[in-house]
Amino acid sequence: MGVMASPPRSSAAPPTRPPTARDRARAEITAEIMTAAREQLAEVGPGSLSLRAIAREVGMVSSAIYRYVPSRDALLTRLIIEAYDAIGAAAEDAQASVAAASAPEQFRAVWRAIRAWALTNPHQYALIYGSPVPGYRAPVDTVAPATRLPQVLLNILAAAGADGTIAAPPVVSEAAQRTLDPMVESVPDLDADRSALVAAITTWAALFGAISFELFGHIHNVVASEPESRAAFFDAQIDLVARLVGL
Amino acid sequence: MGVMASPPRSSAAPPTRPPTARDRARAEITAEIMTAAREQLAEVGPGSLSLRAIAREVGMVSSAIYRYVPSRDALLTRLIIEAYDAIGAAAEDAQASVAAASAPEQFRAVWRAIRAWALTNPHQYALIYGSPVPGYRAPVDTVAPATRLPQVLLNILAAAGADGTIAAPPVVSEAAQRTLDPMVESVPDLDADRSALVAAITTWAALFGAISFELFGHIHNVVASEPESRAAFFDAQIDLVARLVGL
DNA sequence: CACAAAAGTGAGCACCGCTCTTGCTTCCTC
DNA sequence: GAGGAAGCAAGAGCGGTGCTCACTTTTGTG
Repeated sequence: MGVMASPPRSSAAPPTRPPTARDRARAEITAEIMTAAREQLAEVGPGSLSLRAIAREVGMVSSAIYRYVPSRDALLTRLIIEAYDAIGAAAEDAQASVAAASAPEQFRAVWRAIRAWALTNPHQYALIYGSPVPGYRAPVDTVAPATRLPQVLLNILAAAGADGTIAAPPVVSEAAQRTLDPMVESVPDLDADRSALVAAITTWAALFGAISFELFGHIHNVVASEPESRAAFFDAQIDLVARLVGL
Repeated sequence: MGVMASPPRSSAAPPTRPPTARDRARAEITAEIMTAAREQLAEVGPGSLSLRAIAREVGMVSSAIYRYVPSRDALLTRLIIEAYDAIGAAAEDAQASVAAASAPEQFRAVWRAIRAWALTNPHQYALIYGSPVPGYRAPVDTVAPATRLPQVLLNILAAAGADGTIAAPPVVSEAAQRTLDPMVESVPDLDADRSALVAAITTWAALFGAISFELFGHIHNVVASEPESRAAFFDAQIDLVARLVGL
């Protein structure tokens, strides 16, 4: 506890110490817990996720789970990070698979992939884009994974802006442009003009609104419920919203 | 239990029987319960809403609450209906207060009012536009109140379409237009063309996406967090999205 | 006034998150 | 290699939840 009491090697930096058998067991059990947690999340949703049920599933007594997970909220945080990473990866993959296509086509492909991911992982989607769980406050660890998806969209728009694909860049008020100060400061190489950024964020929120409406039942009895209808409707929404950024 | 066993007056239809003292007491206590529920919802959010806590607040033993509310889910349904009505009324009031203004100005006023309501009632907002609560399925009673808000928007757009205010009506694919069959059938006097309807629904989802993003923290560190900045940013989003419907 | 319906009570069930004590095993360090 | 520290599993337990049930009390009415 005293100042300079601890030798350097015992401090926070782990000098590639070989993993012991216990370490491997711990990693394995932790993975088992996370798998069970993912399964339960997929079945019952975030609100009903139960540490006790997870413990039962991995054959543990309920209190033992706390050796691996500090709390239910911490588990949820892990799942949130996983979900952000998964949806971000889905967007990145979609973009990579059409990297040669035009910007509007990339935009469409990426948003279709995002919607597809949301439809196949509704509870994970709700976890990150639904209402925050009761007393939950997003820790810092989630911001980096949460950035992956919007980054893909920004990349597409930036490329389109650079090669002149964007026809009519939108115009927004000076006041609205100034509101992006925190973003422009935190993202180093952000040379897009701010009107385009406001429009980009608007499309981002708009299409997540569309996905949320579909997933949360707000277009029930409004849009035909067959999968093809829903897909066609979302395609139309993509095209409409794409105009906001001039695509 | 036998067929024709019960005399007509005892059947389901209440023939304007004057309310007894007990009826009034029941209505009063029910109102007390709903008030306590609203307060608790505003404080802790839908997920943590507790019947026992509500019972404590109104000075009841926990089991007595079930004489007035059949279950927690039923209470939530009531609160959902109230929330739909409240946000719908906010939209209607805003529209009524600017009924003489132009369609774009009405559009702005209504959406500003919706956002304002959401900011002052975040938990009620999350209740209806966030992720649905765990095992919850929206009963039929909620659809009518849920219609009030979109109806306001449709009215504005229909009026703008009728008097020629809408400059460039958007075009969407035939396939997307056909997806609106259920809506056109269920809403009797809906003479808007379907492209405009698709665009209208898109703006609807888009701006709720914007509000949800703000409320659920997705533009944290992106848009400056001062209330005036957020308002200016939302105004810009309104204007951008309004173009989708040609306003 | 008597009686039935409604309202209120308290115990109890099964579940939850989480804590703490108690043994046991594994690992690290002399 | 021995000893001690650290990690791990187990079980009991606390206070909370939704909800049910048998029971008593209140209350309106024929």
